Amino acid sequence: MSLKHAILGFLSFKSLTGYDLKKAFDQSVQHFWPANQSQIYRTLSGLAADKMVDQEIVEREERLDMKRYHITDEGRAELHRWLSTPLAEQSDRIPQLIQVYFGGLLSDEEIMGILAHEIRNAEARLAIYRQMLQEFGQELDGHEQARALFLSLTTLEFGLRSDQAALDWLLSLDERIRQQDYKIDIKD
Amino acid sequence: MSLKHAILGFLSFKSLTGYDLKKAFDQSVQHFWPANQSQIYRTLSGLAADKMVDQEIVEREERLDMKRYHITDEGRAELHRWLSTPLAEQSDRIPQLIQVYFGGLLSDEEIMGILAHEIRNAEARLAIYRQMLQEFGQELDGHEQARALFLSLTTLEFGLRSDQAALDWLLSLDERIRQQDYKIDIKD
DNA sequence: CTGTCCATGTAAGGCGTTACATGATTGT
DNA sequence: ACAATCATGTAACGCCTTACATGGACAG
Repeated sequence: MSLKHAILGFLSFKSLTGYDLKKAFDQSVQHFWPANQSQIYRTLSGLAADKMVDQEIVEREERLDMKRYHITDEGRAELHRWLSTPLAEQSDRIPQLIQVYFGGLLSDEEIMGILAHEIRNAEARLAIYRQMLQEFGQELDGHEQARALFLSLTTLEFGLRSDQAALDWLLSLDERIRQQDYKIDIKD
Repeated sequence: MSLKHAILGFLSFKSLTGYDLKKAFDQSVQHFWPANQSQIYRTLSGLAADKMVDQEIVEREERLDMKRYHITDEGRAELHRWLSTPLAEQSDRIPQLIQVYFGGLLSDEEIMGILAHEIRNAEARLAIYRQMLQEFGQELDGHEQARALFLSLTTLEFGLRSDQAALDWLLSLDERIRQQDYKIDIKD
């Protein structure tokens, strides 16, 4: 379970509230690890029960109490252990490929409608990755934590490359359907 | 929920038992939609309750009864509806990217250990896809259902392309860490 | 005689989503 | 006046995984 570890990761930089964590996720790893609010709060309770984090209750006159979470030594140790341990292979479920797999049941127009939708989505994601890299990539030069920042940013490169690969496939598939040219490309 | 629809997809070709379905998954869509046994049986019960499939009880002297499932007209209609409807975007969770994102907390050796593991996995998957395409790709020529077969096989191309993109990224990342060359490539 | 294949399920638990609930402060 | 932001949670439901349970047939 990586949500736990992603939370520990953020808390290793800085102590945060559940609300802050939600923002941190949305602004950074959301494209490969979306986290919703209720899940974050539940996981934080679990981490506190496991002594991976400490809860600091911040009282604020007038407003409701706030809980700030701090990573413990045990939490840091667990984070490091997890980060440095190779993960078991997990295949993601890609429902779009089920649609293509059984595409024999659809007309050309229907399949191409599906493909057009996926093409638009892939292009939109590519635009977002490009924009984010443009935005944050400049901070790299002469940054005192260049290595750490680089490693965070390179996850966007992964997004770029894999969505580009998906887009290439979609376009090539669309073209072959259009041409009724049912051949497989194996490029080594 | 696509498991339901993948099951309907297989049943649209041929009536099968739960056991047969498990084998069908393992031999075809397993790389982008793994399904385990208990899940298949439960989903089949649900589909039967929804009148998407009919249960035929096959009695066999000596051996236990067998249940063979047949898709209904309603099931076919639902399958067609789902196959032809664009899906909402869903971002997959990629725990490996969390490891890289927080890689600043690891040593070069530790990160490269993780990368080496992922490189081996990607290469193994590529080999499997190549072998499957070699094996089944030849059936395409002059096949009476060339279009349907092509659409099924092209999902392997997707696997090939996306794992190749992942592998390229892993190798490039490994090289940049080795060189301590923390720069981002944007290739448009 | 041991293991693998055929064949069907139940139980329990984890992870994730959506909806619901509350309430003050800040910006338009 | 109304919406968005700050801030924290609960409840219910769905999907998936793992482990458990049963039992005959067949191959080495």
